[in-house]
Order: sequence, then structure tokens, then C-alpha cells
Amino acid sequence: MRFATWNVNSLKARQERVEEWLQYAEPDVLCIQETKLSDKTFPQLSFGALGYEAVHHGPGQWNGVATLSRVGIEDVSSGFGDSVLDPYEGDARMLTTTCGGVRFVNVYVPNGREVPSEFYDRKLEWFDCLAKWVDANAKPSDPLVILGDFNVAPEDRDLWSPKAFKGSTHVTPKERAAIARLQEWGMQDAFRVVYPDTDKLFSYWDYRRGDFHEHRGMRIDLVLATQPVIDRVQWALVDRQARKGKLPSDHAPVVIDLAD
DNA sequence: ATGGTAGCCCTGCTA
Repeated sequence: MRFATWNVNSLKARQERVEEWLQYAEPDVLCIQETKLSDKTFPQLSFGALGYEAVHHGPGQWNGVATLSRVGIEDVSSGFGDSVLDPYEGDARMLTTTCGGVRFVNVYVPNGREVPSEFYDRKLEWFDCLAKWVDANAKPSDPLVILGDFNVAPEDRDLWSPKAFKGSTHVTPKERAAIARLQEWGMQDAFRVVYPDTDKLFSYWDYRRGDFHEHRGMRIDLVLATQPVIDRVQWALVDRQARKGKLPSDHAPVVIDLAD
């Protein structure tokens, strides 16, 4: 089974490239973030024509998440549930599905904007809700994957320049502790299972200053998986090709291959 | 040197 996560920065602007990518990368499951679409304008039929079932959760204009699968989509839910007050209430940042026997939690973690700020505080609260949701809804022995745009670089080696990010979001100890908390619960960074010692493998590059071509990026698109999934990991890659050419997203897809 | 770009639907906001 091949699955992937990709922040497309507007599915409307990226539809052609996403369809092209599906055809050459052939993922069984694709988790998309930042569709910037409403459920009504989500192009269900276009993906159906390519052999993918799809579910979408989004208000339009901002954020929005979608999961595409050609190995079935079951047990669909969005957000943390009715009993939880979402710190980013109104946004669509989490979509949970079961595809091909694996539970996928597709997340678009809030950006946080600035440290300190009210948005940063609510980003940390959002992470707290996620950790509590995972604990209440899954066990470390379940085949579970939490993947998406985490808007956190787990370590300094996931940054082109730690100095350049001093004092900004994505790198603070509190954000990194939120990732560590999920790892302590029983999840591992699947990308690091394949690349334990390789630094500067980025998944995001700012559009500005020619950052992509100057290799100034960050690894903020993550795949966290429980042991039953980790045991099946065969290969992982960032498809940098998808960040090149005409009208790219500022993120590249992160792809994981599992043994069947 | 507090910059720069892209996408929203708008002339500023979000990333």
C-alpha cells in the first residue's frame, strides 16, 4: 500500500497538478490539506473518474482537508467530536477515515502565526485536543497513522537554518513537545525510520526569495504511525518534482510505501 | 535590510 500527504495550497488552483500527480505516483490513499474549498465545490467526480473515492471537510476560502482512496473509505469523521470545544472552531483541520485497514487521521495543524500570540496559544491547545482525542479513540497497538501539515519542524536538522527560525513558530520547545507527546503515546516518525541520519530533507519551501531553488526549506509535513504500521514501512520519499514547474504548491508530497 | 510570493476574493487577510 502506498499513501501520501500533500498540502496543495488551494485545490482549485492545483486541481490539474494533483490529478497529474495521482496518475504518475499512483497512491492508494492521498491526504490533502488546504483545499480552500467548500464541500459543495469539492470536485468529487473528477477524482471518481481517476478511480478514487473521496471525502472532503472544509468551509471554503481557508483550510479544508480531503482524503482520497482507491482501497475504500470507511468510518469517516471530522474534528475532535461534539464534546470538545475546538480552539479553531469553524475551521476544518482534521478528517479521520479507515482505508485499506489503516486508520488515517488527516491533519492541518494551525500555523500559529507568531510567538507570542493568541494564535500560537490556540495552536498548542489544538495539539492538546489532538493528543487527548488519540488517547480516547485509539490504542498504540492499532494500525493508526496521523499525517499531514503539522506546521512544526521536529528537530533543528529539519530546518535549512536553525538561526533563521529563532523566535518564530514551528520550532519552539512547546510545539516540539506536542509532537513528542504523540511519540511517547506510541507513534513514530515514519520518515525517520527510513532516513534516520539524513538532515535537511524538506517538504515545504516558502514561495519567496527563491527558497526552493536555494534549498531553504523545512520538514513540517509528517507521518506519525503506530508500531503495526511502522513494521510494514518499506520506503519513504519527498516528491520534490511536484514542487517544480508551473504553479506548484509551496509543499511537496510525502509518500510512504507499506508492505502488503 | 522586519524583506519576499501566492491564493483567497478582496483593496487586506492567511500562510
